[in-house]
Amino acid sequence: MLQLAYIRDNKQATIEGLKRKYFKTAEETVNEVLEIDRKRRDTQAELDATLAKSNLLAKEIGGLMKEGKKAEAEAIKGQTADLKALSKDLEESLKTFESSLHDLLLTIPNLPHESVPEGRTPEENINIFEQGEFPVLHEAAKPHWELIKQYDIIDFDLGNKISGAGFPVYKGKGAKIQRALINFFLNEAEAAGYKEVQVPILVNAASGYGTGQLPDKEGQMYHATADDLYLIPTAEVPITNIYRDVILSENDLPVKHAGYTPCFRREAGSWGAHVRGLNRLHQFDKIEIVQIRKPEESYQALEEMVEHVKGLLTKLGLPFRILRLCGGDMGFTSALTFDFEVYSAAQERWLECSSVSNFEAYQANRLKLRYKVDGKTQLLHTLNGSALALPRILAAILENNQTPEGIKVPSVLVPFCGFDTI
RNA sequence: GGAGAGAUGGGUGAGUGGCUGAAACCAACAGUUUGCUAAACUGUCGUACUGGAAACGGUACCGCGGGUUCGAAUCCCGCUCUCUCCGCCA
Repeated sequence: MLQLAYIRDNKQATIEGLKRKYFKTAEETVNEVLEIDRKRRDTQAELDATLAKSNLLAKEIGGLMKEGKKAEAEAIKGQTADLKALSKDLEESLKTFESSLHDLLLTIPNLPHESVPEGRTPEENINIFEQGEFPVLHEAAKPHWELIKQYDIIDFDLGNKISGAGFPVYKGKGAKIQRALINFFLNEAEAAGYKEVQVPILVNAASGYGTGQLPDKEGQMYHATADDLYLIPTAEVPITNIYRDVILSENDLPVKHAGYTPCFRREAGSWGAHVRGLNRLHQFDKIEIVQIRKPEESYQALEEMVEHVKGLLTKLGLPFRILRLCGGDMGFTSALTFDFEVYSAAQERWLECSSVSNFEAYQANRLKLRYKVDGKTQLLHTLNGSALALPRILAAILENNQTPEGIKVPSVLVPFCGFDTI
């Protein structure tokens, strides 16, 4: 969440930033925040003064009791009742102000970086990079949802039977190529300096709030209500939350982690003809990279992560483009996001396969993730990116690499899966 | 699931009503000494809110929430979590 002090000192910039993110009630909400904050501080000042008086009297009484001056002590006791009543009242209203302030702050998205383009819809994202030729497919080329049946490598009907729509069963070479992709991505991440972690895929509500999925995306996560745990929509949640309530020292930085996890998304209300096959799933596999950086280094780190993802797609030989997301299309918690889209030749469509973001101090503020500089504690910046999400990469490989004789496996994967053709 | 124990600062751990935001030790950081390393010595060493240009103050926090009291880490109640043993189990 945004820092109160920042909003106080930069009211106009905050409002303008929120508008660029198409936050509807920018002006109204910021004013409300400042108003409640004012009341809160006044109340706190009054409460502190009251408590200070009480503390002083209590000390006096203590001293008198020791000296055996009971009568004098009793006399002072009489004065404390009013203070006590007053401080109780003040405390109550302070709590009210604090919680409404907190609730309000939770509803405010992060502010966009200055380089974020103006715009509201995905059409207004800016294409900043494109690489690779569109493959020329043979006459009988098919979209991946037909290829997977032809080669019997992914079975949606079986998944439907076991779980429901959007839970595919990978079989034989389909399963092995998944495993190959996971190993390839993890190895690449390790080579780039990311320490591998294996994390829980069910998380508590505090973790959901820490990275901002809650309360914003409550309905997007599967919720195991019996134990009040959420299935993660991305490894970002458990990996970043490793550092919740942590104060790092300067030599711990930078933190770079990579982790493979399944991801679960309810995708309520987002199904249609364009989300056939692997294009959208309730459960999918993803390798996530996460960085925790000093504020002054975070944009350099973002660049580094973009380069890493570029490298993966290049090695897989897939045509892709990079979009700089506009303010209206960016995520709730992000300050700057680059989306990677891979070209899936039979569908003749770009498919989002990675999203790399800098959250600046937004998540860190919720997480209370800080470090010490010159004796002062300061919020860190968090970043993450998919490197990569599997299903759409697999869709593109299947479609782009299909030939009448079979599907060519990218050569970098062959050592991992042990075959070069499906 | 049954029984028991516990939750204090980065760690270990003392503290059963006021002089305790909290002993001691360890770790960490800075300095002194020193051919190097090590050791020794000295100092610093929680977080948040709030007032202040700053210096420096105020308040809160010893798992969480209530209560008793002039005063609570310390007493009472509720909750959560952790650990140990037994049972079950990948």
